[in-house]
Amino acid sequence: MGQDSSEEAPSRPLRADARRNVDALVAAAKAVFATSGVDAPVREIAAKAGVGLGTLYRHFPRRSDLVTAVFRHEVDACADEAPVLAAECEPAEALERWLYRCVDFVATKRGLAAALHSGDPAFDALPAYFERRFRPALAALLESAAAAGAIPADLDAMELLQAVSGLCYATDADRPDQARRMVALLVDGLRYRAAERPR
Amino acid sequence: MGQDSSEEAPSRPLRADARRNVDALVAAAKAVFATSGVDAPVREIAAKAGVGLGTLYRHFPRRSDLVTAVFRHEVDACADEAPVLAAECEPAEALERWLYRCVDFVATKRGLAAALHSGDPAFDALPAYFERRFRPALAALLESAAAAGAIPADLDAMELLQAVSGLCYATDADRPDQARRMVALLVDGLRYRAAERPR
DNA sequence: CGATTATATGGAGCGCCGTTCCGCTTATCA
DNA sequence: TGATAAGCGGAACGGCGCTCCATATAATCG
Repeated sequence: MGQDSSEEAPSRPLRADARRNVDALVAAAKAVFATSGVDAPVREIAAKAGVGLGTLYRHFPRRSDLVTAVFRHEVDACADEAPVLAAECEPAEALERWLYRCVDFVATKRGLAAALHSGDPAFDALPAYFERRFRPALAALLESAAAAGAIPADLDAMELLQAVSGLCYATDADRPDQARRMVALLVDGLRYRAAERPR
Repeated sequence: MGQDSSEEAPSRPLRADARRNVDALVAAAKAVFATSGVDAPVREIAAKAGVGLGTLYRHFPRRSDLVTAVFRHEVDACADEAPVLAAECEPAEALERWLYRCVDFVATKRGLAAALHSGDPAFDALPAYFERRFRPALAALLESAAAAGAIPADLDAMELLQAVSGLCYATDADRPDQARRMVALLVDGLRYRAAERPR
């Protein structure tokens, strides 16, 4: 699917060195965010990328733009796995496994969920992108599982998605299985309802 | 249960002016947090209380101590409702209703959950206090419900608590019923398991 | 009621943060 | 190759949490 950078207008091509620096910055940011969290100092990222602060701010006028850039890559990677799982598993199984995949996604990117809900208007575009990629992915999985009678059909995809995100966010970083257990509990809740109120 | 203030050691009584300043600081912090959120500058609180920074830091060595002080009584109020509900409802019903009560609590104090899980070691004292008050409250409810066979017995209270907190946190502020629906789903997950694997 | 002393105070100052600004460098192209 | 626009680095700025200590004052005692 479209991995265009989606923020560079086609106005003019970047100069070669600029292009190189942008890539280095995104790579450095991804690494630093993974190590030190999204609150890591901007200077650290610039240093790791081997560029000056001016360069960083030329390409990412705000700190949050860097976060957004990294976030989009990860979102794409995760969303694209949904159809893969759907093709190789039973519907309910695919649903559960993709949710686990989301757990890993959020867990390793701790603080991203925090940014999403920080109320900071700088991140306003982020939930929209998240929703645009994830909602269809999950909706397809839910539909299949509902058609198979494994879960009820009245569940809103975004609602479940936000729940999973919250579950991961609230979970201890040093107990990675905890979030999975809670998600499993959520899915069992769906199964309970499917059994109680079969179509 | 012990509602000692837990930071005034009984070593010596505070001097009169100090006592007055502590009260002024807590009142100012409560007002400022409500207006500008928990991330409001410390200086703003000190100014509103009419004291110097040194005074503020003497009584609340870390910013989070102020946050803790302000929210402490809210936590107590919520925790103290657990035994009340336990006395007037069926075990599973009491559990579910108290979790809803937690939802309301977290929903109104949005920034607090963020602070709790910010990963910032400065807020380490906060989760400790929440755990001290909430874990026993919830553990009692879980035990009763498990004894009645309504839910399985192998659930960790803190784990469930964190899950609920995360659910509330991830939820849209303008859709207050969403978190309740997700908590209900979680509880149904417990019912499912009790039915599948009765003791 | 002073005098004494432990206690409390206030705010300048420190180091770190995100962000801005601008003189210098360099890729690009006729 | 020289002109020019695009890009670059890092000093500097204001704001933050927090520390430090000279000063002020409530409590205590003769």
